[in-house]
Order: sequence, then structure tokens, then C-alpha cells
Amino acid sequence: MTSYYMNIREMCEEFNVTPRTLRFYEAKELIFPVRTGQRRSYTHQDRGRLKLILQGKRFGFSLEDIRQLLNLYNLGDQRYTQYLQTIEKSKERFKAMISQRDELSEAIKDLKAHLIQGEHELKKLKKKRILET
Amino acid sequence: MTSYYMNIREMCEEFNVTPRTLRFYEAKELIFPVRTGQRRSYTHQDRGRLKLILQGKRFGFSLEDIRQLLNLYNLGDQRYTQYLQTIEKSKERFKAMISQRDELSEAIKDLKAHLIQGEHELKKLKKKRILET
DNA sequence: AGATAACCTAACGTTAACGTCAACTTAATC
DNA sequence: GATTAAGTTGACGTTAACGTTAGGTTATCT
Repeated sequence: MTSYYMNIREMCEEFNVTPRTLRFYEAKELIFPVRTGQRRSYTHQDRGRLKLILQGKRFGFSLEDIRQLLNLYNLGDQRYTQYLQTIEKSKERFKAMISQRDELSEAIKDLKAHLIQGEHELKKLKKKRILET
Repeated sequence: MTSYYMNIREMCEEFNVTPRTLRFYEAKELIFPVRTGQRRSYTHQDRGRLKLILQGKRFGFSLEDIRQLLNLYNLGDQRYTQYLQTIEKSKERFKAMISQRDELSEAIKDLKAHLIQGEHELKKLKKKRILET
């Protein structure tokens, strides 16, 4: 397995983040590196969580959103009702993501049309410049 | 046409934003209401731009991003090089949007799997509860 | 005309997600 | 064993996108 420990610098290089970012995520209880003396040691689990964090961020989720989503991945020992709540929450988020994607598709269509239009204008301008030169 | 003027309150009701937001967007040069005395009068153009602004925001674009995109819609009188630049910029953004959408689709797939898995766990828990009661 | 109501500007406050800097401790190297 | 490098903990700074007073103007209603 890849279950060895990484120090903060190695983490930063692997995930292209700053030490400050990792410490911040830890303060916000998104990752839980163990301590070797005073230093932080990042486990395989931390790497997995960090990957999901960075993914989530690219979709515009807040760190707090992400923290809640991450709990979806660690539900083995949780109680019934809390479990239910989390499922409900993630269902809502799921719907939100779908509609976000659909809106994005729409916007892409719009922008595409504008780009095509723009290219045409550009060609016209080029012709004019050649004629005028 | 629907080319009449709206005051700030009417705008807020129509678009579900606060006056502060509209003044802020004006300060950032995203909309340009005319003045009737001291008061702002919002034109059909302002309404169109505001609609695009709010759409853009839902996709996670910054106001500065949106300001630049909005200029795509008003290119009639611009100079050649600037025109080129804007087209280039929006092409990049276009690519970014597509890959964002694709990533979103991936994430949706993942989340869906987790939800299905979650529902199964839930059923198991329910059964156990019934048996234990 | 006096009182509201709707609008205005100016300026400070707020939250998220870190950046930056200072002062300190531990590890590695010469 | 002294220096340098890497890591640590505060704590204050920063940017975006507004919220929130405070204090002043204009329009409207009674």
C-alpha cells in the first residue's frame, strides 16, 4: 500500500498548495495529520481527503460544504438519525449540482454562439483592413 | 418595447437583490443607470446586463470576470487589437467552462454512487432495527 | 407646511480563505 | 557545536462582495 507518512513539504509539492493552506484545513477540521514530535505527518487518509477538498473547491463549494460532504465518506460508526440527515443533505446537494451543470451547459451554448459571431466580425474587420491598407 | 425606466426598488423586486447590490455593481462599472435628478433610472440595457451578471455569479465567476465577459456583448465600436484580445480571453474561458462542466459530471457520478451505497446501508440499518425491536 | 417614505453618499463592518510576518523549536549539516 | 533549514504557533493583513449604520436630500401625502 501507499500507507506511509508524508511531511508538510512533500504534501505541498504533491498537491501544489502552501503549508499555510494545509494548516488552515487542519484548523477547520478537514484533515487530521498525526504528530511526530511537533511536526505533522500526513497519512494516506489525509491525502485522500485533501484530493476531495481540492476537487470540491473547483466546483465552488465552500470549505464548510466540503467538510460536510467529506463526512459522507466516513459513516461506518454513525448513528441512525444523523445518517439519515446526511443522506438528505447530500441528496439536495446532488440536485443542486445537476441543475448547476445544466445551467452551465446552457451558458456554454450561449457563449459558443457569441464566439462564432465574434469570429465573423473579426473576418469582416480583417477584410476591411486589407482593403484600406 | 419594454424600454421604460425602472427605479431601484422595482429593480430589486424584479431581480431579488438589495439596493446596496445594485449600487455596488454600478460602482464596479457593471451597470450604468441614468440619473433623474439624484435618483437612478434603470434602462432595458441595465436589466439585460443584470440578468447576465446574476447568471454569471451562479457559475462562480467573479464580478471582474463578468465585467470582462459583458464587454463581449458590446463590441460594436471597439478597435481591432482590443477585439482580438477579448476574443482570445473568452475562448480560454470557454475551454475552462467546458472542463468545469465535465469535472462536474464526474463528481455527480461519484456522488450518485455514494448515495446509492448510502441507501443500501440505510435499508440494512432499518432491518436491523426492526429485528432488534 | 410638516411628516413620512424613498432615495442618496460616505464610511466602517463582515465572512471566507488564505497570505505574510515575527519569534520560537527541532532536525540536519558542516 | 554552531549554523542553516524546515517546521511550528500566534497574530495581523488582504480581497471580494456585499451588509449595515449614519446623516443628508427629495418627493409625496395629509
